[in-house]
Amino acid sequence: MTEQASVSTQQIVEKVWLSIAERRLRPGVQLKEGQLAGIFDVSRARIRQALTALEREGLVTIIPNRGAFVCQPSVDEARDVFTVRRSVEACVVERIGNSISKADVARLRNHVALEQTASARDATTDIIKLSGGFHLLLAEISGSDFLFGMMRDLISRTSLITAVYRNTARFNCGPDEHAEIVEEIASGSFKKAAALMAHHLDHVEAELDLREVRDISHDLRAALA
Amino acid sequence: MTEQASVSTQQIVEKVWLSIAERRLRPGVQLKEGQLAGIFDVSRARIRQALTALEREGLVTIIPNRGAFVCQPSVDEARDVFTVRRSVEACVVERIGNSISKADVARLRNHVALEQTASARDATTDIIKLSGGFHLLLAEISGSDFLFGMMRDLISRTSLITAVYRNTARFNCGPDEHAEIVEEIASGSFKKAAALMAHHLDHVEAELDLREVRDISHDLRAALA
DNA sequence: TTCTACTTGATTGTCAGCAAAACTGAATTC
DNA sequence: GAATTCAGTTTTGCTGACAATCAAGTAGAA
Repeated sequence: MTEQASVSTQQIVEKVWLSIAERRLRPGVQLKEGQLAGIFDVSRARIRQALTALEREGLVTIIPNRGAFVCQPSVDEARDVFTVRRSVEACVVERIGNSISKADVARLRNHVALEQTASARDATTDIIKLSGGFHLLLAEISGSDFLFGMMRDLISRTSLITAVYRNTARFNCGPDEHAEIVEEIASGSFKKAAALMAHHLDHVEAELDLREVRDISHDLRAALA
Repeated sequence: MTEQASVSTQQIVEKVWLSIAERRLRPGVQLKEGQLAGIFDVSRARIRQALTALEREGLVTIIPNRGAFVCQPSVDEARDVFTVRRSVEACVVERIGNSISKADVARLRNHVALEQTASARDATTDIIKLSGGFHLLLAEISGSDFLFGMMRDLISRTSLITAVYRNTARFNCGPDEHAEIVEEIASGSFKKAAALMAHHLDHVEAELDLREVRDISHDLRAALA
């Protein structure tokens, strides 16, 4: 009972992802295996797994014999991510139109409610998790493992892009637009839901700032604490 | 000199990928780590790396504590892959329109030539590699690492889908349609190139037998119920 | 026979230690 | 003064061994 199981790979991935999304880990910072192993108190092998997972999601670049570094997405790549996201999310909404249950609508409404409370409380960490989670929930409801995995990657990448390029203090993936989308889905207007989704993504992209990347924080331990 | 370097992870990935694409490894087959380690004469750690890479590309499913199995994509997922591919490839062609050099056109023409000779010789292995390689080359020329990685995944998934669902004997991602696309790009007609690409992908998808249910066991179970 | 519990064989998951590669900084040379 | 060489240190990459887990096959009782 006092013996606690060690941290899972997924937990490490989420923790690092959150640190990146909250800008505590800046692009270019090296994520040293030994250091992370010490912080999470696990073996380097598990850290290595987590780092490869983060590489898959586009958050980290692994250079052979050099190490893992937080990615520094270019402006062009940021645009590409949004372009592809618009397509994939449209596909998701379309697939949802084929088969959606009352329970699914309830889950969506519940999720949006969570987002609204988090937004009201200015709980930054929750806001970041939940706003990505909304899009991921849509992908899950679509029933396609492929689209789900796709969205998972795209959301991670978007989180990084937002962390790097947003200039407004507040997060812009607001719960209000999510709520509108859910209501259109609930009423069966999937075409309109898709249009709202496209507009929502446009809105998020439009609020990005395209200035140069700022300096780098080397305080890995403090960022993850 | 007699000392030969061990097989790289990438080589293992490619070898397994090819075996799946050539239908020598059927969906559902378990890829045991020890077995593969013996075949390639490397440690299990490297096999594990290769398997996680194959999982990322959608060719393999890893079930914790169970092992890695060749994926069995559903008809719906196959359709999703093609839908997303059409969007991403359109994005690629558009990005190519921004910056393409004479050297790039030469590379494309050269690649198509290789495809044509392979096709004439009925060199199945080369045909599979090269037909995917054409689309990958386009992504590379687009200059976007993100689109390149995206296409890499989508091509792998398409290879698996083709291996499972194609009914014609010959491979349908023919060099002729590739040649037409290259010529449109060479002449600067990127809109037309994008249209040809869309048509090309429609053509590839149309030659798949996406009606039939390939899950034998599922059919058997349903029949006996 | 049929169901359950157990044993066994095989496979995956994890770890600590070693080898190889890359960075750092000072001394050396032009 | 600038570039280069060369140990010393740090970090990554890899291997083999051990522990945990699962599937299948076996024996025993109802």
